Amino acid sequence: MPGLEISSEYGNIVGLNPYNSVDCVIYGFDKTGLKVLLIERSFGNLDVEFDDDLALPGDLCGFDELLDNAAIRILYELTGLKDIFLEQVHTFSNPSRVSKPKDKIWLNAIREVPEVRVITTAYMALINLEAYKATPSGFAKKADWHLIEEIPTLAFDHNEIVDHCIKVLRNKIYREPIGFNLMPKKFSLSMLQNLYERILGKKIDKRNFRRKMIGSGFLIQLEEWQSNVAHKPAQLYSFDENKFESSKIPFNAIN
Amino acid sequence: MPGLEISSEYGNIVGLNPYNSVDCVIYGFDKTGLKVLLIERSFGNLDVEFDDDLALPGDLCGFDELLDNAAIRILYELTGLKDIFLEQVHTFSNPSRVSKPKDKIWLNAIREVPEVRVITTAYMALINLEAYKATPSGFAKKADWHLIEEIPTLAFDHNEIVDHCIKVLRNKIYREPIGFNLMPKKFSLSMLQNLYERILGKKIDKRNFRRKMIGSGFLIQLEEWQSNVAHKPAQLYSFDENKFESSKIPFNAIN
DNA sequence: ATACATAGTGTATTTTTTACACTAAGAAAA
DNA sequence: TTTTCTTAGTGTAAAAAATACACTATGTAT
Repeated sequence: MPGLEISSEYGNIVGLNPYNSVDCVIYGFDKTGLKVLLIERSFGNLDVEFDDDLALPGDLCGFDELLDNAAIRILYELTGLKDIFLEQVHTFSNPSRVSKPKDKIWLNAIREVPEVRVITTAYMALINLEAYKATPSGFAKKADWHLIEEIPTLAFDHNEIVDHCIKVLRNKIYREPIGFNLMPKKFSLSMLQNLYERILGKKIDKRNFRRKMIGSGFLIQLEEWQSNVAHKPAQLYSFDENKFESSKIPFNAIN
Repeated sequence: MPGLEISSEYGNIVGLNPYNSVDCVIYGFDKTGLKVLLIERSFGNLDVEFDDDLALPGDLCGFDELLDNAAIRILYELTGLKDIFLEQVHTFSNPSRVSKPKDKIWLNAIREVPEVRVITTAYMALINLEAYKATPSGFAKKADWHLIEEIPTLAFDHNEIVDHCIKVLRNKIYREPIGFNLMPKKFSLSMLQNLYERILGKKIDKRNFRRKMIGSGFLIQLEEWQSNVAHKPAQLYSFDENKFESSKIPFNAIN
């Protein structure tokens, strides 16, 4: 395999490491809820098709490729998404990651060394659905968003990976203002509150939420309002990136 | 490499994966401070010796070995430590992880495929120094504790790994009562406070700290006191494991 | 007997969190 | 054009948590 050169916008990869992969858990948010980006795999030259064959975008990394870069490259190759901040979450190495017949067929169709145990490192990102468009390419036939409450059985151990990442997301949102990555440039406080409620899976008091968010200092109140909504239009806010960075420290510390 | 069988108390490993390793960052605490366990490497049959050649305990994982198990096995093989809760922290994949001449010599002496980029997954544990004794074995000539403030240049990217783990430790101690893993079975509140101050690198108010810790509910006040100390003996406490588990949730949440 | 070192204790003030219900503004329907 | 519907937006009082702060207690060593 070393010798095989793969070109992409993200550099040339000389040879794929058959033992290491990355998988990307991309969260997006719109009015219907919190979603994850899933691809449908093509089974190469095989004349096989499966219904509901969904997986996280992911693939082998290069022999000398930084995993962080592999995640960026592979996400781009499979979904066209780029300029996204991907954060490493966890590395999964269960030898029985490949147990479903579908997965074995797929690996045989697409991998040069299909039978080895692959260690995969999961990356996570939060993006604003309005600002990005996912278009399938590579071995991805489709690339679509799925509500986190309605994720079907996925390839390999991808359900486990998604579950783990959701836990990490829930934990993070208590401590860091990460929600803003999922918002459009301009948003109302109700949209933001809705996001928090979706991620945490519980109701939040409106007045307390607003006081806390405005008090946090990383919101900029715009002189703009919603229009053409069948109710009182909400004032729009945007997000102060400078204050964001400095607020990534824990909010509530001993002394 | 597949075919080579490695036996250990922690199972038989059939063949080592030359692309993946684990490294263990083991924290211990005693009255002199917060320490990390480091080994000194033996250079196999080579007649080479280096001064101050220190590294984290770590090695290649098996082809079909769960990384979690590899960490447990390798820590045991190199230091004799066992029954320690190791937690995965991060995976490091920098292609220039191996840049120092010493490291290249060592890899050539000990590895079958010394030249490939190795992806390493770091594990972290907190232990009570009094309860464990580290004894070097395998390619470890020595296994000693080093104050985190005095860690010299280590092998590979191990300084980066230690730095990252310390950040994770600092963050965790704000949110979880992890400090107890580092304490002996019976401890005084001053010892615990000293630990917190060492990890966080700052002074904490004594009365507030005590109120908070006792109020947390996971301390058991013993009817025992220190003896033979040249000052008023401190009352001893132990740690309520049951309450510990349930308190692993964030302390300070929205609603 | 005294010096020394660390243990152990309480309170007032400020800040943060929580619980809670009505009015405002626009679009849509009648 | 009035009414209805839907979501936006607002304040306060009470409780809980965080903070700042200084002296007495009890043992060993001299």
